[in-house]
Amino acid sequence: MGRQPCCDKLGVKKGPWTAEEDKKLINFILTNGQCCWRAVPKLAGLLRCGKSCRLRWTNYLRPDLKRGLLNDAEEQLVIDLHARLGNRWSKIAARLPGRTDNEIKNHWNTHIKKKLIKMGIDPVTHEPLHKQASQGSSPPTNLPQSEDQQFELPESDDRIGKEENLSPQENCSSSELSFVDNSSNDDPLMNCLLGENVSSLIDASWKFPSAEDDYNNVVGSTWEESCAWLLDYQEFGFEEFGLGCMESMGPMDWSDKH
DNA sequence: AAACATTGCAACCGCTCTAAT
DNA sequence: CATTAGAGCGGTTGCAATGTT
Repeated sequence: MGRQPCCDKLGVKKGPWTAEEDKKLINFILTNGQCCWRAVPKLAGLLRCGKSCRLRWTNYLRPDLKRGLLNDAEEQLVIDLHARLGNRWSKIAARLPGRTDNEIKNHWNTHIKKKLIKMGIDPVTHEPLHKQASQGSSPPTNLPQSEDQQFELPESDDRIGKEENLSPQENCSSSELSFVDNSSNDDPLMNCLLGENVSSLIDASWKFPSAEDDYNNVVGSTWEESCAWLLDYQEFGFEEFGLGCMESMGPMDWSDKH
């Protein structure tokens, strides 16, 4: 078909974002909301590709982002979700409030992967490495026992989209909740992890809120916790971003945060 | 202290998906 | 139904920070 590039490559800036660019983007999004990303750079006065703007916003500037390393409960959740969903980082991220797919993906590749290998577990298949070696070349495709089978949902890929329409309880009723109860018996990874007395963490992380609730109730228990990002801006220089306009966003008294 | 190796993360690239026409 | 364009996703890369020799 020959698609147009997402942006005119000429004159488009690449590489790390400057504070000034961040400020422009934040101001624009907070004033106008997220609209057509292609138009954002032009309207916001940025020499960036719209795609780059979207990425910067969703991965770094979004107000609801949590910052810092994943805690144990979050990490545990990522491991189990990965065992069930594979490298569907956005789906995994959807279960972790304030975390981005990119962040989780990075954390997986840099921390969790190594940890699992160290524990003798294949991070791809979540099977014991020695078992795989003895079995010869069991391809990664046998992974999550084909997650379709695991979820036992009728339509293979439609599920992915529909999944989010379910309340977390509904969504994980057959697989995730049972995981807490008994499935760990069969899962070498979970056996290994549970052996390290992480059940309390699991309990915390697997109490999914209802669809009406925000996931903030699970990991970031308070609104303020989930908005720890704001504190980061304080370090960065709150005024730098001209965030006064955010006072109009919600019930929070932004000036108090300053 | 310098050189080199490793790590971790932000950002980019290219592809797929989806909605609009 | 075919085509197009925009958005989103996952894999990969580049590079600064950190550790090691």
